[in-house]
Amino acid sequence: MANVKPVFPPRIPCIRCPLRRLDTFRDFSPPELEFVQDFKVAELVANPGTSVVVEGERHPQLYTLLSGWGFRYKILEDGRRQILNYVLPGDLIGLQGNIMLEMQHSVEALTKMTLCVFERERLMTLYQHHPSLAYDITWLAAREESMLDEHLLSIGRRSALERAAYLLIFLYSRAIGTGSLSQRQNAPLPLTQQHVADTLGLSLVHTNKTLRKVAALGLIRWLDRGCEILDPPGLQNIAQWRPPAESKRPFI
Amino acid sequence: MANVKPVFPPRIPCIRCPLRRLDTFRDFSPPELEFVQDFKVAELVANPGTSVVVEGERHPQLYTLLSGWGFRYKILEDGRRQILNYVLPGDLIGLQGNIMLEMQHSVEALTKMTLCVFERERLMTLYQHHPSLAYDITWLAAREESMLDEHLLSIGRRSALERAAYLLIFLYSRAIGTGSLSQRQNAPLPLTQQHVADTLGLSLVHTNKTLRKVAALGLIRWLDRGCEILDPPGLQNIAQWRPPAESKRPFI
DNA sequence: CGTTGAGTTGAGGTAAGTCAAGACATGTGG
DNA sequence: CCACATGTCTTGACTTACCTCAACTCAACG
Repeated sequence: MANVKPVFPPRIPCIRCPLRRLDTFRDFSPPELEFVQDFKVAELVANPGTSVVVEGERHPQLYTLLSGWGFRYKILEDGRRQILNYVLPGDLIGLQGNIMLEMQHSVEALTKMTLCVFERERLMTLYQHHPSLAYDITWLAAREESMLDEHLLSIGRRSALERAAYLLIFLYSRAIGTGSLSQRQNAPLPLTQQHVADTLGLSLVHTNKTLRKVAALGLIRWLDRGCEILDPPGLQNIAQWRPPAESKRPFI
Repeated sequence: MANVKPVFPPRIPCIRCPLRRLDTFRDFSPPELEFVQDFKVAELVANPGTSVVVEGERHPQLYTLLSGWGFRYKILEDGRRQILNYVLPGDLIGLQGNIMLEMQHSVEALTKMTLCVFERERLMTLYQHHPSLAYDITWLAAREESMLDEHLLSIGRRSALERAAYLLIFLYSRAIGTGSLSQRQNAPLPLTQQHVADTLGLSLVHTNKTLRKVAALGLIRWLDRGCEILDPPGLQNIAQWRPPAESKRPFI
């Protein structure tokens, strides 16, 4: 983990947390904010391609992604890889490590990521003194479960074209919600076709052919290491999927 | 829901809850037990084939499965069905309904099920006064997530034979842990091949041919509406999967 | 100016889907 | 009791979606 650099003390105080400025996220009450500020022990920067969490290892820490993109994945003994979900700002990383002894999946940075670091030991204190934050953690876990349900439906029952459309519109709508694309107009999703293949459960070659079909329909444009979304409603129609109507969501 | 019958008042007091007798589950402290007893407002019996929870509907209640088997699933507009996971005793049902406005999946009874019914409104009270139970709910959500991760890996990257082996040994080990098979020696998993197909993301015909291969290897025997597990280690080897080493787990 | 990683394309193979028909058990109404 | 319908499992024949192998382009980088 040569490219994972912890930063002490945290540079961004929670009161000036960039996520708090987005409509997507709910506000903390003053005591909650105070607690979270104290709960946060450091910041971490991970460069693209580096692992923040490794399957089979113990993890004494919990993270919230502040900025950047990452993904969770598992691999079989012979190397086959399945990407389980993507991690975007506001997402909690490593909760499973508190429940199981060892992490059951890995997390890798797709772009440069900034993370808030929390100590696992103090999680119980959070549950004891801030029930609303405890409920938020459950909320986040249930939301992750809901996304995984949708992915399962997708891999299990959608065709390659539908799967690709679903993944792209799914990522696009999450990116919009977390301000992860807004820098410039039509900024691309930061993926390679290998990532798409490993998410959809397809081979790289067939993924390429499928993405070219989606592009031929005028719905996307594939760039060097990314995907520009041209027609969100078109993708929704092919995928038979609408983004969930989320009101303000919590984060820690 | 003609076959879903609520029972008031609950017939089984929590202190004599059959799940508490199993090694798999942790004990409640006396105050926890008292709270849960009060939290439980009714019991529900659902016959095979009936729905306890329906995608798209609002759900003011939360359930814990006391006995029997069920499954969670989603369907696409054109009817394609994906089974997401199975529900076994001790599992919480309907948590997502508390987070999202509407349920994002349905739950159907595979065998006759008995459920404990809790009121959603009082969930906040639980979080406020019983942090340990709140943590348990998070624990259950994270465990569900972990199972879904494994299913995704399976559907995305395992071959049909490996997938079938994985599903069967997965269900078998869960069933053993919850005492859902122990009545008689080698009791079968209560599934049809259609359920297996909809879980694995395969067609019914191909599922049948795959299951016959697994049976030809001497690992299972397929009965009328169920699957008898003959060689758990053999299934584990094909699936490249070991059941997680769980110590005592919580339930509500 | 080779090397590397990402994307592209074609040819041929195989796993899985679809269609169709039949066996068998169970249940039901006449 | 029979006649008939229904659900589950089974099998064969054919089609197709996806996979593997292999080669090539192109840009970025030292």
